Amino acid sequence: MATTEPRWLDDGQQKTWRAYLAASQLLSDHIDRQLQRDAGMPHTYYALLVWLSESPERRMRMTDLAERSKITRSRLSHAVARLEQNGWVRREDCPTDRRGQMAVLTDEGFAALVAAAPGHVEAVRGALFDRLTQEQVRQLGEIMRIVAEGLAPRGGADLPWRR
Amino acid sequence: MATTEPRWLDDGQQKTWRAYLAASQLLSDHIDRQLQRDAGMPHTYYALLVWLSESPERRMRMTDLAERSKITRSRLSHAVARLEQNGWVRREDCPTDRRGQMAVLTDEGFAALVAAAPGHVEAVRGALFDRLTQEQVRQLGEIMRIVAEGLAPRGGADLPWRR
DNA sequence: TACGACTGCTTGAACATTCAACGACGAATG
DNA sequence: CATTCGTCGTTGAATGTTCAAGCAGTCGTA
Repeated sequence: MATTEPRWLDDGQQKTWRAYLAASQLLSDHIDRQLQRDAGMPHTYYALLVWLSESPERRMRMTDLAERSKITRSRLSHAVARLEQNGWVRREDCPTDRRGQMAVLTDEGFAALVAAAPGHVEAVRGALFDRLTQEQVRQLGEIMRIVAEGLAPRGGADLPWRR
Repeated sequence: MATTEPRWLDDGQQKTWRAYLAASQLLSDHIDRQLQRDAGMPHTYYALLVWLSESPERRMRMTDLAERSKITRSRLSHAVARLEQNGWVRREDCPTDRRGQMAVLTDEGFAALVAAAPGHVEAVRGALFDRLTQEQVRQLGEIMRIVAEGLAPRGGADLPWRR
């Protein structure tokens, strides 16, 4: 009987987990507040503009954009609706798939991005990179890549094998 | 004229930042979904129960709880209202400060926590600790402590000096 | 004690996110 | 071609979060 006792976190893991929770909470609040104040949008929305700006013709299929941003299609749909109201993004029908929509970064959107970028970078730097050694930046990158890969829907993350 | 060109992120920093964004987004979604499904509450709320459960007499002043959890008092107020409806937390007047309120973990709340804990730990482990070496766990802890300290309202984080 | 400034906590409205359900189209199968 | 199933993207309702404002109690100071 007895479902086996769960493997609790050891002391080091516990401390790391709590430090992570505190730091990530504080960091995302910090970044969000800065962007909201100086650019009138939360970081999630800013990130969408960045992805679009780097994409050929500054446009991307909704699903691709959602996947890159690691957000749900639903969330993206709402987000783009808002960005559209601000005139920063425009929707266009996809020429090759009649179900599809393209999110297109407008000139106004690009301008908003350009205006917001310096303050944003400064915030990220001040909170993160200015405080870490180069070696720590490397370590953090490595760790986060492992975590992200493990959770990516693609990678066949967990398991024996599904099905 | 010309405000000086912002110090952009170098390539390594850029990659680390994007990996961090992806990983933290995926991780918090993963954890939230697991808890929402199995315990009927988001992680933020779960964390509140944890703090209370570890506190003497399972109670804490609202402001202290907010500070520990790194959330705003407003957010805590709403959260406790919801936890109170679930019967997991109860409010009591603070005996020493008539403005104050204590959040008290009820027996039901404690039971909910006990029930949720194993699944939660398993989720955290599976997504994070099972994938990292001991050394990486140490590194991550160190890095996150630095970030958290830098952003703590206490530390007098930024600046010349206020006032 | 009276005053002003500050702290503790709450409130409601605006905004963002999740979740389940849906309509429309595409692709595979017979 | 007809069926069936999967994908694309959206919607609305429920839920959570932010922000600015507010009331009530406390503290410092004269």
